Amino acid sequence: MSDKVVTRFAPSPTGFLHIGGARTALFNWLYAKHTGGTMLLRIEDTDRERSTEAATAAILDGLSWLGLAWDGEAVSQFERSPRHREVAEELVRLGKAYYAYETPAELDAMREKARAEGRPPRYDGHWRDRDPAEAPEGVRGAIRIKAPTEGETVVHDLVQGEVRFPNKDLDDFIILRSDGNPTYMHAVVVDDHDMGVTHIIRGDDHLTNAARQTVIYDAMGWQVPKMAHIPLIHGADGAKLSKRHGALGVEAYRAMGYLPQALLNYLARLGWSHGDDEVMSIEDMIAWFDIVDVNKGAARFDFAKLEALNGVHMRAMDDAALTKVLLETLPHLPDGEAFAEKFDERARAQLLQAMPGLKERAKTLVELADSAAFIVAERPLTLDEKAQAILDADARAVLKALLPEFRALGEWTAASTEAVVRAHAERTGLKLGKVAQPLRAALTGRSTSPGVFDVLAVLGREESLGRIGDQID
RNA sequence: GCGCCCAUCGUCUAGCGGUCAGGACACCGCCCUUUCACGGCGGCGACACGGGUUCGAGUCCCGUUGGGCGUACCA
Repeated sequence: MSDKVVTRFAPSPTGFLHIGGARTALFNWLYAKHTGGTMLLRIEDTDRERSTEAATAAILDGLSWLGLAWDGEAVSQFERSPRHREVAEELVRLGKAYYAYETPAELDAMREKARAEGRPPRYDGHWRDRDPAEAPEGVRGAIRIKAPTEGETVVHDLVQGEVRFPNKDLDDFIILRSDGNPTYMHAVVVDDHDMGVTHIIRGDDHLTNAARQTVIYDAMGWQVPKMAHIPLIHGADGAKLSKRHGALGVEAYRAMGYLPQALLNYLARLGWSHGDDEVMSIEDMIAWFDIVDVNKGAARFDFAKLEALNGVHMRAMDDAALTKVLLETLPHLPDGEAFAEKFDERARAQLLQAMPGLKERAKTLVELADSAAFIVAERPLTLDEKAQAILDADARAVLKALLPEFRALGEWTAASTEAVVRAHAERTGLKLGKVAQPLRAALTGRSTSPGVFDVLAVLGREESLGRIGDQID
C-alpha cells in the first residue's frame, strides 16, 4: 500500500454534469494532479428509477470537454451491489447492524407522530435489540446500522476543521433496503474503502452525511479517508443554484461560447484562491492548488466575471489555436452548424488573418463568431440599424468618390488601402472617421468591427470593391 | 423543530493580533483611437450587529441576526 493520493468524483447520473459538479470534479482532479495521485470516477447509479444512460454519457462528455480525465475505468456503483449487501450482512453478523421490519407507511407515521409531539423525527430503534426470531413471517427487512447513542462523532475535515456531531442525534439509518439494494450512505463507504480512496472531496451538503458514514467506517473497523467538504456555489441572488441561475449543464457553457480553460479558471477561483492571482493556466492551478486554501463560505456565481475571464483567455491564445477552437466549437453554438458550413478553405484563411482584430473585442466564442460573420456574409449585405444610419446620402457620396481611387490601387493591403483613404480624407477635408465609418458599414453591414483597413485586407480587392459598389448603386 | 456549516466593497477574494483593509469583475471618469474593443491612469465602494479577551481586534471567544446544508428503504 503506497501513500499516494487517490481522489474520486462520484456523480449520480440523474441529469447533466452541472456547474457545481464540474467544480467538485475540478478540485478532486487538481488535488490528485498536484500531489501526483489519481482521480477515480464512480457513477452513483443505485437509484434505478432516476439514473439514465444518457445522463452518464452527458457527464462523461462534460468531463472530457473540460479536460478532467479520470484514471482507470469508471465504476458503476449499481454493479457493486452484491458487495454492498455482503458488507451489510457482515455488519449484522458482527452485531453492528440489525434487520428492521417496519413498512414505509409505518415509518411515515412514526415521523409524523414525533413531529407532532415536537420530537426529532428519528427511527425509534424498535428492532435494535429485539430477538430476530420475532421477525414477522415472510417479510424481508431492511438492515439498519446500530449507531452509537452516546458521546459524539467527530469528522476531521480538511476544510471545515473538526466538526462534532452529538450521537444522540444520529439514528439507526438504513444501510440495506428491504429489496436487497444498498442505500447511498452505505454504498459510498464500501466503495470508497474498496477503491482505496484516500481523500474525499465533495460538496459541503454532505458534511452531515460524513458523520453517518463515519459510523459505518467505525463499525467495519475501516480507516476513515481524509475528508474535505467544499462550499457550494449559489446563484447570483445568494439562493441555491437553480436552473434560473447557473445550474446548467457544462454543455450549456460550451454553447455560450466559453473556453474550457476559462471556465475551469473561474470555477477554481470560486471558493479557492492563491493570493491575488486571478488569471491562471491549468498548469498554474495544478501547481498552486491545495485543499488548505479552500474557503468555507459559499460563493455566488457571476457571469460577468466568467465572461471577462473568458475574454482574457481568448486573447491569450495564439491566432491559429483560437481559430481552430472556434471552428471546432461552431457546431455546438446556436445556429453554428449552418454557419460552420460556410467556412471553406479560403474563408478559414481569412478568419485566421482577421483573428488578431477579432479576438480583442470578443468575450465569448459566440461573440467571436458573430463578429467574424462579415467574412462569409452574402452580397448584397444586410445592414443593421446603425449601419443604415451611417450610410446616408452624404456617406454614399463619399464612397462613390472613393471608389475610383480604390480601383486604381495596385497592391491591396491594409497599409495601402489606409494610405488611399487618408489621402482622400486630406484632399477632401473630411475627418478620417467620416470616410472610415461608411466604409465599415458598407463592408461589414455593421457599425463596429476590427480596424476597417484590416477588414479591407481580409476581404480582398474584388470582394471589397463589390461590397462598396453595392451601396452606391 | 433539532443538528451542522458559513458571514471582508454589488460579486469573487487577499488578510492568518499592529495594513492608509490589498487585488479582480462590474460601474463611473480621463487618456489612446477610424468605430467598438484592447490597453493605460484615476474614482466609487466592505470588515452584518452586540458583548467580551487584549496595550491593540477584520483576525481569538460568546451571543444575536442573516444565509446555507442535513434530518428518506434519494443521491
